[in-house]
Amino acid sequence: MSQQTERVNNEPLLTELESFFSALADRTRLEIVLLLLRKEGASVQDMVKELGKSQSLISHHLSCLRNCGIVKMEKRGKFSVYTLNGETVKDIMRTAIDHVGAHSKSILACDVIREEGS
Amino acid sequence: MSQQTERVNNEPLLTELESFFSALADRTRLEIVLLLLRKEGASVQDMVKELGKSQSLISHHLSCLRNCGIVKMEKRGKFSVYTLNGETVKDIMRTAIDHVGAHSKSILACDVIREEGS
DNA sequence: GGATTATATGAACATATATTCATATGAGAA
DNA sequence: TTCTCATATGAATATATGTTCATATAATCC
Repeated sequence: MSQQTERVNNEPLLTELESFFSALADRTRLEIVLLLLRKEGASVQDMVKELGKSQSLISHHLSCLRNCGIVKMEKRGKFSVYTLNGETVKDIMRTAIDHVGAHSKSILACDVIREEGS
Repeated sequence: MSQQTERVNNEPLLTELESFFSALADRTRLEIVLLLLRKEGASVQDMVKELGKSQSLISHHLSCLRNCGIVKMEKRGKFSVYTLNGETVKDIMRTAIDHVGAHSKSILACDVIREEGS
């Protein structure tokens, strides 16, 4: 019970953070986010051309990023123009880029991505 | 070719960011990180008791967090004491908590975590 | 020494998820 | 209207990954 009181109720926060970081934990979605970090505003076709992936794939991932509050979308004629959703996302990306720069060796060996050599 | 030159070579950065965010994209690992955000330094047994999960599970996840440069470990007798690895991790966590707080509705509907209602 | 405690890790399995394919919607052009 | 172009999305599949179980290592205590 004392253990229980000391334990913080993080249920909704945990779900939100898991969702948020999951959205950033994919190579294709990261490519999209980095692209939007360079150029403010891009259509689906822009991303298809720049990233060399299928329109279906890009749209699926944009749907994920949009639902997770990482990008926002604005209809312009028949185009959908996507931008990063606010400064916090940019802050996190910049800080994360700094962090991995300072720890690249250990991170590249991380077994979430690939098993260490046999 | 002009397309090629405009395209930034992000290969290692992408792999590192994917690895980093993947490490944070799991509920159990987030529980560990949030715990270490509250109390500086915790042994595996501390986490087992506080989080109510098996020792094996905690150790597996700590291995991941350690490899990805999110936590660091210090042997103290037969205990392994874990702490967050630097201020950048704390910054990212705090900014992410702010962000999801400002977007909780859309994030809770994110289909990375669960399908939207039929 | 043996026993106990603390931690790490390999293997197996069940589930989650990224990608592809097919197709639907919707806007603008002819 | 009909024909493209731009985008979104459901279904299917292959792969990735979280969890459990069993066990190994290593330190401390008796």
